Amino acid sequence: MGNAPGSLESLRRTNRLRVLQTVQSRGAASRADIVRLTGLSRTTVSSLVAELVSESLLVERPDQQPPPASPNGGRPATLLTLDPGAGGFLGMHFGHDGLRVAVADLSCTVLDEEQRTMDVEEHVGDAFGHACEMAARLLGRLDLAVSRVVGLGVAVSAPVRHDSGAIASPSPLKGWDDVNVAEELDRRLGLPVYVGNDANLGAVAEWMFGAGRGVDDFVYVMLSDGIGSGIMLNGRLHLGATGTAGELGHVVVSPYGFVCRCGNRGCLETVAGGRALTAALSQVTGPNTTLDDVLRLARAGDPGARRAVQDAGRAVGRALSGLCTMLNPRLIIVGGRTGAAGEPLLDGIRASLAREVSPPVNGSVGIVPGSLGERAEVLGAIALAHRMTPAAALTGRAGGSAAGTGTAGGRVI
Amino acid sequence: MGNAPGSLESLRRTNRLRVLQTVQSRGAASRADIVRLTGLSRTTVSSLVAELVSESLLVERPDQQPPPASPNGGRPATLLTLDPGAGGFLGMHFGHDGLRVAVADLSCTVLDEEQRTMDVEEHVGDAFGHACEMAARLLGRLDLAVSRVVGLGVAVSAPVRHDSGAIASPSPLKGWDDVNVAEELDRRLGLPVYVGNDANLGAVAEWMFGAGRGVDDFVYVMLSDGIGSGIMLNGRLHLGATGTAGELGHVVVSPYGFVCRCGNRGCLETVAGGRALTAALSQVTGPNTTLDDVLRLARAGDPGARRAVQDAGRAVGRALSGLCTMLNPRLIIVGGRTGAAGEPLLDGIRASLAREVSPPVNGSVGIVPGSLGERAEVLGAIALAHRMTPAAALTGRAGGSAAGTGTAGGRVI
DNA sequence: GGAACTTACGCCGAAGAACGGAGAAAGTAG
DNA sequence: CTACTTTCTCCGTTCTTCGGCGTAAGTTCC
Repeated sequence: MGNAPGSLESLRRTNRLRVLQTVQSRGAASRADIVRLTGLSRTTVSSLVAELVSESLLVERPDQQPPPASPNGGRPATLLTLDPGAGGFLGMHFGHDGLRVAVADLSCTVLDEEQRTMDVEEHVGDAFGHACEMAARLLGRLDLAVSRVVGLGVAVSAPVRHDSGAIASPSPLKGWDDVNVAEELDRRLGLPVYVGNDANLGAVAEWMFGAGRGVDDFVYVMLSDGIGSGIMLNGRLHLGATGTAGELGHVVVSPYGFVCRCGNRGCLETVAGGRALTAALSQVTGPNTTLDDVLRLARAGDPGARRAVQDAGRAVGRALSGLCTMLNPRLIIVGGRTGAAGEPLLDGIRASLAREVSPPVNGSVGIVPGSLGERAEVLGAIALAHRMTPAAALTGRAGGSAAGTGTAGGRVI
Repeated sequence: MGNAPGSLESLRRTNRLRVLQTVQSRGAASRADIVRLTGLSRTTVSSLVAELVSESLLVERPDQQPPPASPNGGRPATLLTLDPGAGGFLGMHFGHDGLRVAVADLSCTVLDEEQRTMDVEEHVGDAFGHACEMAARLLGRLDLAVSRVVGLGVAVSAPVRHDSGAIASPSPLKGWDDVNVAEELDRRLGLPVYVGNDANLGAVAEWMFGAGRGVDDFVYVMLSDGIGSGIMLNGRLHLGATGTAGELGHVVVSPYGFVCRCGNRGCLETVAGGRALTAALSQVTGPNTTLDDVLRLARAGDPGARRAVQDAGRAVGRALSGLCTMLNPRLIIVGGRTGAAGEPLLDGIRASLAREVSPPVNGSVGIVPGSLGERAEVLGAIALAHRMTPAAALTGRAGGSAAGTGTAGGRVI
């Protein structure tokens, strides 16, 4: 068979893929654009495009906007785009207090999304049911058959085991211990499913769509009730030996502090997690204060709330300082609900880093807020499906994504 | 030109390289072996091998050992090896108290090496001069012309700037601030020079030849007078945004401890560096104790020395704990002179990690001593030259590695 | 409105690369 | 000496990319 890398057929497959990726990354491109971007010859591109069009992976868009209308005349290019009917990606996010579903086309442009608040922890089965309903509704609105969806990405607010794809136990999502999300959703939808941790996928999302575009080494910090992070190195997500890298919430910052649910003492989460923030303010605001209350107060300028947020930032900075010294990242992106608190938080982080990281390294790392807000995780789930899919499903098209796909579809990023 | 990836010529170049790498990794291989290992067809391999032999990159070794002598007869294979005369790599290491030079053939087998103790810091120029002399002597013994050396790797016990390749300033090597090692050695030898930090190259060496073989995510910790580390992630060395990643010695472990030369306070180096170890024992052993004295005592079983070493290990473990939680590496390799202290040191590290890293993550990381000892850095330098070279020098052979090579040869790994 | 120009695109034959079949080479087993 | 096995090379076929040339479809200038 000609599957071996190094064969002629594999060369053509590679070039097909490069054409597809070029179109995908630009949204729309003419054959001439593709020539310029790939370095392939006009005639090769022409032939590859013809093939792809005949397989209805690409479509011509004669109507489309005039591409800047070439400087001094010439025949206008006919733009090509991915065939919207050729398929799409689904993304889901299961968080502590709700779920979110989104649909994107093959070029990862989000077409529609839905959000729903519910108690995800109590009723695992219901959560899956609702997510599937929402997905079906979205696909219906877009007139896209389920069988055309080439992949489903799922973000879960819990560590995902590298080997099995199951949720680690004990999990921060109560009731989700050892649940195999990939198998479950594959069974219900018959799609290849890819599961990832929410902080990791937030990092991927910021890298593809947000504040991390064009940056290949950064750390995405997700501050909400829990604290997690995603580490992007050399343009790849770093998962670690067992797939649980990035557990920023369990970096020790206070060796004789509170005992943490992980069994250690003084983890960052006990100092800067949601519970710590509300506890810090509880003498002022009462025992039933929620994290969102604290954040609302801080945004409104309440000095106590701002102080609490800033102190949390300081602790986060201490937890990050060793990592910055060791990894020397270009950027730290701060997201999550607490992350939206903005300047007081970022100032706290910057202050700690300035104290504990050597000046040249500290000077080379930027601290910025994430730009995707609460949507980061779903978008990351879609990006995950996108990154796991292309080679197999867009080029080979061997069998059917229709029947079964086996259970083995599930893999972490 | 046919340089573009995706062209036919590039395909052939790729396949040539695969053939070369196959021979290289096995030391010797027949054409039939190459067929089995690469998946290319017999006839393609035959043609590629003929080409490579005619360029005297490969040689036939009809004499060579009988390859297990095929199970039931058949024409015996003629083995191929890299042509020993085709070239080689040079490696150099400039440490605080001496330098080391080694020569390897194209398959990275070390053929010969020399070591010399001297004050590298005082006389920078002399250090270069001696290194070049040693290199010339080694090449002479092996009857290898300088013009056949395809690359020179250099390990320096100081941070190397990512952009310029110059030594960072202030540098732990006195007198080396802003020295551009690559330019200097290129000028003297007319070779492509690649410069790297010693801890980083130690990591590369352990990965290629030592305790890190087959492991793609590990941290190499180098404990000597100074403390550094090299971080191998996904089979690539992680350098960071400005090329100074891995500065383990400047991770803060004691916020109100001694001020460090980097300007911060309580860096690991102030607690576990050579000076800290000797100071800890100075009341017992006198003011002129050296690091090697302490290590000798510890090896001999002196309780005080062992205690000091173990405490240093504890501090190292604290500095590493956050990194382990965040990166979840598979392995930590401990090298350097203090690293040779063995169990008391490793026990200290393990104790701290057990305290500060969550059990599942802690359980998945191994702590082992390096297996290359004082040779790690030179070997890493050779590995660096090897990794930076192949595609250009072994396949293209366009111009001359003879004249000039310009100054642009110098690049970090 | 028409000529000149520019750019985009497709067809054709050429050059190059890998592959499969047939056959020669070089051993072992009986 | 014969049968057998494995290695390796030569030849013709197939596949892919590439450059040249011709055509299509606009803009600019007069």
